[in-house]
Amino acid sequence: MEYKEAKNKFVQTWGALGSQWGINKTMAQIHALLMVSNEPVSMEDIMEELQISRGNASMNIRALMDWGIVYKEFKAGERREFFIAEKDLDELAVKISKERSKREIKPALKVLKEVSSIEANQSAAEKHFVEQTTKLYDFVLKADNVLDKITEYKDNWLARLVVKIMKK
Amino acid sequence: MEYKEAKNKFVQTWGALGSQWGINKTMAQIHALLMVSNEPVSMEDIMEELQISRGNASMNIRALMDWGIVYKEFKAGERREFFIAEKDLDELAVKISKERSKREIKPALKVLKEVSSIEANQSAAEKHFVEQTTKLYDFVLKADNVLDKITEYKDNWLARLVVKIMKK
DNA sequence: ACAAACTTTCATTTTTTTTTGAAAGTTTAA
DNA sequence: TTAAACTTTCAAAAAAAAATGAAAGTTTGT
Repeated sequence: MEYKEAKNKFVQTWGALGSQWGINKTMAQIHALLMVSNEPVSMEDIMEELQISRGNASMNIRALMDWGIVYKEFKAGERREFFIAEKDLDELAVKISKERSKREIKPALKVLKEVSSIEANQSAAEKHFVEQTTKLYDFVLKADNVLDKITEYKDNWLARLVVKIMKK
Repeated sequence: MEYKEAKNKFVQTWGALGSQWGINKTMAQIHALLMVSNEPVSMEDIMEELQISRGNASMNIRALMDWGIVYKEFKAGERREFFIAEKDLDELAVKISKERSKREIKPALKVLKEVSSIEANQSAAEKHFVEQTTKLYDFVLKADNVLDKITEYKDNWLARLVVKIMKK
């Protein structure tokens, strides 16, 4: 396999993975492309390389910047904008998990808290509902906190985590 | 808020969450419904409660069983099949992460290994490509292993330590 | 102030995913 | 073995999501 083929395969694979994780295909592909580029890439180049329209490129680059994992870069003497990806993988993981927590987990927790707080009457069904949703709330809250902890100690997080707990 | 409203809200929310995580809406809703039911639910009831067709119900229940998080249950004297959800949340988390690892992470790792193994020529671009994809391979591999460890040893000391910090 | 060089927006079109429902398949009881 | 009671399958329809592209908007150099 030579470079061009490998690059293409990587971009395709990363794109497919993205769509399984709630990020759209093009967005993930643009990210992949930027990840493996050693220098800033223009919008024109992105369109060309992924064979997508200007509007599509523009909107997805914007979305990537909203996530904080792609940045604009200006080149001296160039009018156009260039883009680069966050390449530090720990940093990338931190940003993605923070963003997903904010967008998805936190709102879900809010609903879980609400629905688990109803006054259950005597029926087994209602009691069970309250019990299950309460458990779920606790579980999701804990999972979200662990994620926080992990990303907080991004370098060597597991070891530090263990050390920290030992001290308790 | 009373029971029926709360139940409906929970099912809707869980469904929306599912689609953000690569599981389709109906599948997640069926799972939600079973999670909060204190007794086995028939396909008829699922169709009725979620207002979906027989085919849709059948296919998504099947998918949930393939994931190992929903089971068939037979009631004495009843011809129909009933369904129950895995309600132990730790068990649920283990099954989901194992399944996603198998379906998504492992195949991605294979591709990463492939593309990072090309012979890079002297160009900076090719060198950078190999370097980035190699880092990515290592990172994803590590993350996958950590997930494995956590789910595999959830009953032993390491997990207990982790659980401890979760409770914090 | 103007126009060239870009980027963004969004109504429309295209593609992808999900759902439907009727026909085919299966199981059980008599 | 038959038929009733159920479940599964899958081609077609519907719905949802993503992509297009032309017009509108913005920035910069002269």
